Amino acid sequence: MNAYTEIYNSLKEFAGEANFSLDISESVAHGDYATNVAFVLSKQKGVSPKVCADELTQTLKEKISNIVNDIQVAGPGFINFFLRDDVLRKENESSQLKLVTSYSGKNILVEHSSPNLFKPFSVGHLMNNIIGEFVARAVKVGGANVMTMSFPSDVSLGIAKALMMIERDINKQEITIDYFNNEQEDVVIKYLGEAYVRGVKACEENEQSLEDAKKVLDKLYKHTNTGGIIEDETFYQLVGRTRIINENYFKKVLESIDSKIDAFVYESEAGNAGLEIVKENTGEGKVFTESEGAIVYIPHEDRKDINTSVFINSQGYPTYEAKDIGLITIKFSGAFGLQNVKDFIPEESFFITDAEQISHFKVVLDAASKLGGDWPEWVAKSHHVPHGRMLFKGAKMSSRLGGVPLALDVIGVVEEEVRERAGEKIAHLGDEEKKKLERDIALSALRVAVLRSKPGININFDPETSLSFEGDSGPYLLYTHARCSSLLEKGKEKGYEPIFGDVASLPIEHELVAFELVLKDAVETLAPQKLVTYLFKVAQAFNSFYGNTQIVTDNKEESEHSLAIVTRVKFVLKEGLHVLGINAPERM
RNA sequence: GCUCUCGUAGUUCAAUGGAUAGAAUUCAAGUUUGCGGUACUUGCGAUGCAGGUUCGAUUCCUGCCGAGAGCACCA
Repeated sequence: MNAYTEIYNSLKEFAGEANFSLDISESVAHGDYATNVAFVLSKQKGVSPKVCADELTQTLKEKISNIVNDIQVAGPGFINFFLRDDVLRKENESSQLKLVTSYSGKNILVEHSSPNLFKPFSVGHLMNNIIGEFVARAVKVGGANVMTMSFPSDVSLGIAKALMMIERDINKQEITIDYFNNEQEDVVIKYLGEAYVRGVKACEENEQSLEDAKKVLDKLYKHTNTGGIIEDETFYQLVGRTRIINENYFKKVLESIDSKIDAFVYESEAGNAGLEIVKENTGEGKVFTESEGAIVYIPHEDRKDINTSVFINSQGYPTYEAKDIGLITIKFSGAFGLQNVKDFIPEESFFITDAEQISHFKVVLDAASKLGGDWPEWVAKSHHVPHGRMLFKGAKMSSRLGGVPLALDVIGVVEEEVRERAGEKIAHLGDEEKKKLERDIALSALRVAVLRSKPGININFDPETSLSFEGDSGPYLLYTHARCSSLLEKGKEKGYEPIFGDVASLPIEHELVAFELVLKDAVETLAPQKLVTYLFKVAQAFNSFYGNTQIVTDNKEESEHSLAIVTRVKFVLKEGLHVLGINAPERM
């Protein structure tokens, strides 16, 4: 049992059912932990918080003298706990993370980074990936059995427009279907992306193209709805082949930003499932209603925050709403058929999307909760995590990135920035190592820029200012981590071991002891900004310590104590950054 | 119009109803004959407005002002 739990339990004996808190103190003067229990109890007892706190402190001092050095009453009635140095050190010696959280032992599904096939990976996806990767890693470090899932869009008017252009090319004999089997992947990807743009443009320019695209969409729906009955052999092959190419490309992009998706569920699959469920539940006294040829859901009039929405359109196709109904069934019935993860039944399901979809999911979940059977339970287990947008400022970004910026282009701009600043220092590295390092640093800058704020708000992004590499930034944390590595290296050369000595504790040690608690809180509330703020505090406290203390000297005992601190700092940074999706290199 | 977010230093962001509202950046002044200066130290500077709830409000409630997003066959 750690010191926090021991203190908490002994407070609970006094507080009983009352709701109190035991927090990490904000400053050294306030000790390591602080509680407001006296405020809570003073009401029941009818005495002032201060008197109540004094009484409590007397009893507590005897009871937990084995872990606290001092207990002080401060301000209007706060009780501050100061840990004993030996307790502090014992906790800072740990180099293993064993968090017990509300996720521990549970199967948890995290859906994020859902691509639109044919459309390249944009900054919108990058934003989604940064939040999603955090959620996935957070619940994992919280002890969950995690699976990540992506929900690619494979049936939409946009995709039909692209397929229409490809069909035209085939008819004009400019390419053949074999092109997709034989040509190099990056060439094909380029072609597919251009087909999408050409298709959209063609439909803007003339009505006939739009009509054609709708016919292709019809064909696409028939194809997917019937499970691929071959009506048009070429079209069937085209759809299948382009899907695989786009999916592989998507996986490659994810890999290049240190992210991984375990399973795919296609929108077409979910559409089929949703269509059936919605139809079964349409009619008098049922959940869905026919209206103007479409099938809609009309929320209860108490729900002023959501509106009537179409689930099946008048052509009989499922809309995004019905597809999400279908997706919920697929998720909870463990029907990831082909992905060899059949027995994975999630106990919680998180899905990450842009904040503009908040009301959409409110409607879907409200409708789903009315479906009876397992549905209310599934809805209770479904958690929408909305995120804001990445907005761009600054000349460099806007000149390089017209229109909708691509994720890899944004990363490229940041990598350029890295080269400009670190050019000479990393000149001695091999090409491959240099590339990897530039990518790590660029990603750390981007991920921290996003994750230092609450999810859900827009991020203002300017690589020249807001994405400074100094101060509160990803590279600053990486740099501090690399500095730790280099110090440990130096200690090793001298033959020193990292061992805490018997000297008065330093501020950095009090900062470090909070790691597990902060991480647990950040994980349970899915609040990356709490972790980021803490990592900055640790890095600053450490750099300050480094600034006025020589770590490795001829004094063995002192050096070994300092090295023990360095070891813990490195561990905290490495593990903390990992949860944020950031790889911390040993050198930079 | 209805609904939902959000208004904190010049700027970008923090703060389970708690103590003197924290950082970074900008600006000003400093630190190294020492291990990585992408560092460290000091200073200037903020809760949109008006009420309410209570021991205590940036946080909760009401109104106003301001910004963004969503509102029927797109995803």
